Amino acid sequence: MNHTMDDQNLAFISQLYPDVYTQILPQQGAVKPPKRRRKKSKGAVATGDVSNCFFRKRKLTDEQVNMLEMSFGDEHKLESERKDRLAAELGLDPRQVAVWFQNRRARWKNKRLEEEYNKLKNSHDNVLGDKCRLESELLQLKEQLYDAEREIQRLAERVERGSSNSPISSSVSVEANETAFFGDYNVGDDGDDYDNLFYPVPENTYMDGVEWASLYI
DNA sequence: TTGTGTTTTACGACCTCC
DNA sequence: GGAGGTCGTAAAACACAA
Repeated sequence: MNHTMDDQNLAFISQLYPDVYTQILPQQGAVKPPKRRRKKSKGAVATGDVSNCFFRKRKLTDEQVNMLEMSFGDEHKLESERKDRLAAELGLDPRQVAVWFQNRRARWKNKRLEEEYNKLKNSHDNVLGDKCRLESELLQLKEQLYDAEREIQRLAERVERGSSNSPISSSVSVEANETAFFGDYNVGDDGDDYDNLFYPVPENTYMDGVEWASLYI
């Protein structure tokens, strides 16, 4: 077999053109080699093993990367015609161009996912902020409601005290004793009991609740 | 200098489409 | 069935703090 000889020649070539021959790969159209297991060749470079050194990975040059980036910017997919053209222009193996595009697509996808994640996180944070604000608003409103109820209760008690000295309002005092809150009055379905809820007000005299209450505070 | 984390290059396995 | 895609990962290259 002249395999070793070929390897040595290829290694020599790869050393002569390090920017071009980063790795010896099967050329397109050549007989497809059997699937290789992953090479565990960490020591190849360090040991200076000539038969392995041309397998070492080389970074693409800036120019190559720029060209590939431009091409990727135009179109993320790589048809075989474009792949061959790029490979020829850049002095790379078509397989390298294909691999570069695969990796570039993966990076692009990761970046896109990261951006989407950040967007979702921001909107989640905003919703949390809104929730927090609404909860504190609710708390304030509950406090206001509580104060209002206390105030109403206090007024009711004052009314009650006032009415106990007033003979004309005995019916109201009875109702007030049954409930602590105006809104809780039980009135008959026909509304007849409303007659007993209010102090007598002169005919044709308009008076709202506040005015009415102020008379007795 | 060296240990360690990140990025880049390359590959195998598997999947889809024509 | 082959070409080309994704996904997961190995390993080289690189960056950088200690």
